[in-house]
Amino acid sequence: MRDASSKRPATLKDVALAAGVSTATVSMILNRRYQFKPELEARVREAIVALNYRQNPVARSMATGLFGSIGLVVLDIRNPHFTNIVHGASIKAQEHGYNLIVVDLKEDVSHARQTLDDLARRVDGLILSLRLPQEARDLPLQLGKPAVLFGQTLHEPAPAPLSPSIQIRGWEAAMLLGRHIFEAGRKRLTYVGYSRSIWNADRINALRTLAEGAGAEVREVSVAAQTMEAGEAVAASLIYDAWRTDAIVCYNDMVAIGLLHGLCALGVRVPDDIMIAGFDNIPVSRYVTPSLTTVDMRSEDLGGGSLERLHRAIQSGDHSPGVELLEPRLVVRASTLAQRGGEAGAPR
Amino acid sequence: MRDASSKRPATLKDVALAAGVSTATVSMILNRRYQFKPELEARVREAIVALNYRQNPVARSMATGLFGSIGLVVLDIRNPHFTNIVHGASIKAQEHGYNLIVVDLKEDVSHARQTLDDLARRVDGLILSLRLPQEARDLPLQLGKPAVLFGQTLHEPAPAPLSPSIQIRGWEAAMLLGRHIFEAGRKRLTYVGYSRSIWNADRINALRTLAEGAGAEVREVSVAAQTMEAGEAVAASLIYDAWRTDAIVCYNDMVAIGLLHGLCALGVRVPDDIMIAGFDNIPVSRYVTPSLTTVDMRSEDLGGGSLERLHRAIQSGDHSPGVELLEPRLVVRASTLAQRGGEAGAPR
DNA sequence: GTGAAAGCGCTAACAG
DNA sequence: CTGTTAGCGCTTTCAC
Repeated sequence: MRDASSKRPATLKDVALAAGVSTATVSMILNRRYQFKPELEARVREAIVALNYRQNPVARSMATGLFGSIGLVVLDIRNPHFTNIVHGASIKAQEHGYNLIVVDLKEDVSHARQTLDDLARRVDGLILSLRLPQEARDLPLQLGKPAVLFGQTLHEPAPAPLSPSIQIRGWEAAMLLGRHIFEAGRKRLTYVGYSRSIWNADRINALRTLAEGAGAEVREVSVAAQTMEAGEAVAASLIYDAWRTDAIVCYNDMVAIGLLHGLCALGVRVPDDIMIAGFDNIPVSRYVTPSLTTVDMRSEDLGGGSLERLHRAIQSGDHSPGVELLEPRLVVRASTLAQRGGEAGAPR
Repeated sequence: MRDASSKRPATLKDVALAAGVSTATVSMILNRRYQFKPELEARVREAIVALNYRQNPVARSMATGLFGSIGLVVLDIRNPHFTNIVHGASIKAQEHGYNLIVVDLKEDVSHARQTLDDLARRVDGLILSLRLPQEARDLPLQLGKPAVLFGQTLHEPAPAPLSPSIQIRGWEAAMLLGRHIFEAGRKRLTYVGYSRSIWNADRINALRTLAEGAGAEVREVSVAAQTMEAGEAVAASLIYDAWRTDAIVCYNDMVAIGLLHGLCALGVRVPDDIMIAGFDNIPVSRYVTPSLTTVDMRSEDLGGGSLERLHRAIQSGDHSPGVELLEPRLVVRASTLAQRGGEAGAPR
């Protein structure tokens, strides 16, 4: 089957042999430790090329304890928010010469511990979502690996994470959205939340706080998944009831887009009858019709920032669990742009 | 800096020492080679727990040459098509106990070779896009690693890839779409292609072939990137000219969604004035307004199938470069339904 | 400057 | 069944 003699990748020893030097010399030349006799170095490099030698990264890691790669664990790669985080991190990883290893949990946190356990021993550091269970979040520390967490800040004083983190103020994000909607004169806001998220309470509290000042009301509805399907599925129930909502804020843009589609199919005019908004500012949110108002949760910066922070931790050993804050940005689009005092309420 | 005594992870030797046996015994117990004296095994397992020992995967790989993980290289993780491929592969990877390592090239193929070189030596096999340059595609073979390629079939007889592949008939996909559109009576079809893709020619040829039979015309336009932005940007130029197109097929759903948005903003009625369709059937294509007709390119099956095929290659050593074909599926939605609204065709 | 040799942590013959 | 031992490929003191 396989021609062993020609297929077996050349090793350091092969190179050393071919060049008539010791393996140590070759290794040092490769790692540029000293200045070598030009003649010698040339001979070695020649052998390297001739044998098509490349370093075996596993053996190297084994000897040095370093890997040149960092691990990024996301909850669901299909969520564009996470996809953008990956992208942001990937760019910075390339800049700093790391190999980014992405692992997708597929929203199933039950195997997180084992996954992390294994991953942690193949990388120089980890980037994790704050939404992971505590035990998973702390695992890298136990293994002595630096980690950086990313995600939303809880407004309520929460136990500070043990690792450095890049956070974005979830409360502020909800405030931006709520303020915008109540200023537009809407009085009956529905929040479509995702019950499994720890940030739900924060959001709803922010909206309620604002509603009080605006003489408006807020109700909460839950979807079982943060998907477009789930958003669409809940559409009918939001308008065929007596509550007569005139504005809806969704857990994220995916839910909002699904809901938007569902409402339009039911003949609801957005934003005139009902305003809709989401969170994350995923790329497609601009391209649905009407385009979706949202809060930019800085996905790419979250990923890029995490990588940068981790890089510093690895380089300088600075593992202080400081929090770096990113500001959410309101992105107003057509789905919440209606005439003030326009007739509110669902048709039919 | 680091407290070595408490931080250093326990090794096999530590466990063996604590249990009063040899490292070989512990290793074999861990890998379930034989049946051991229950008493002995219990003692060893106790020590493992007591010391919180876990295997070092790097050392293990070093000794065995196995990694328990497979590498998946995608061109652009932000493209939902690829995201779904990752997802499909990730599910199967979990099923078979592999660790999926995802690497995003960010559409920059120039560093592909180096990336692959490194990745190939850390995994048991690779899954690669057919769109990678030849030299990158063949690299795993040179390193003696099994690989599986995924992507579209070229209609023109092309050099068969050296590795097994899961392909989907691009020509057929275009035929499905073209037939549907010409049967609806459209005569002036614009194909918005992505020039950097090797599949462009195939698509346009398929459409032209059909057009002949239908007494219709086809023109080709190119966008520089396969993004929604690019699709939107080209909108005006497609209608403010004398060609009076009445149907547009885009390189993929992202371009189509951007274009759709752009056209709607310009007051074009879709599908009545112009029909629009894309390729891929990305999740959001169902949720734009009007929902988008597309061809399902079986992203998830592409990823899942590749993983399965690779698994077989690893297990049974069957590296025969066979081609496994997937059938594209036409998904008709509102954007090409001139007569009546609603959705025909089976999404997923 | 350069080479010899001792590991890194684990597995896999081979003995016993 | 269980222990001894020789590596896997590379890095890194430590002498020469």
